[in-house]
Amino acid sequence: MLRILTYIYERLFEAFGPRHWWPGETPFEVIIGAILTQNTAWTNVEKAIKNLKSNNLLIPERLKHLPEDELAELIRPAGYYRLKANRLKEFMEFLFSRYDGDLNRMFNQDMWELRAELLGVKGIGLETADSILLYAGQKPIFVVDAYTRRILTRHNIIDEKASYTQIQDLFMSNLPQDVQLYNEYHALIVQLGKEICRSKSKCEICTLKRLIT
DNA sequence: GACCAGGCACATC
DNA sequence: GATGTGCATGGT
Repeated sequence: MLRILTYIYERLFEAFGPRHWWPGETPFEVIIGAILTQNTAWTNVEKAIKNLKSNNLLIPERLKHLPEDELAELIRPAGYYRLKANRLKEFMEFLFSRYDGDLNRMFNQDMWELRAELLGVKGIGLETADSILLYAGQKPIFVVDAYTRRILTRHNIIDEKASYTQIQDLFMSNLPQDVQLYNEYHALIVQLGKEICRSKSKCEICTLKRLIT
């Protein structure tokens, strides 16, 4: 399994090069983006982030004091805007009540402890929690997403009904626990998914399949 | 106009 | 534990 995971990584890296993820200037911006991009195209999230940034709201203390309905209007382009405004507020509530609004303090927490805490916040599930840990906190945890599952199942590397945790464990127990590697690997998978695996029919002849067969 | 996008919570069986 | 549904905008 190590061999195939390594092989896929190398082929993807050759094909796409370093991705320089996550697209966000600060850890706080990365967290906001992680919540906004849930089941949503990144191009839509960019518009929402831009709105927040132009209002100087990508600062914990500022966002905390913004009314939820005003926040909802600003993030409208990202879709599910009322739901996501609430989720962002839920996170802010957690950040300030648990860590006094200090992201450095939050990320100073043990990775698995923090992961459990994040999963306790309404609106933060497995992928969002792991994205926050890896891309905002530089913690060595592997992020599994729809593309990861789709690509691995279509190429018969995992079973259809493999759980998030099983897939994550597949990567983490077979690869070194390395932040840069996990960062790059997930980003490369998303790139492959975006460019090639949009439809099932296309994926059957997609680049990855040609590369690994 | 249908279909999809870097999920998640909640209801129901 | 598995399966179904609501949430919503913008691009193809």
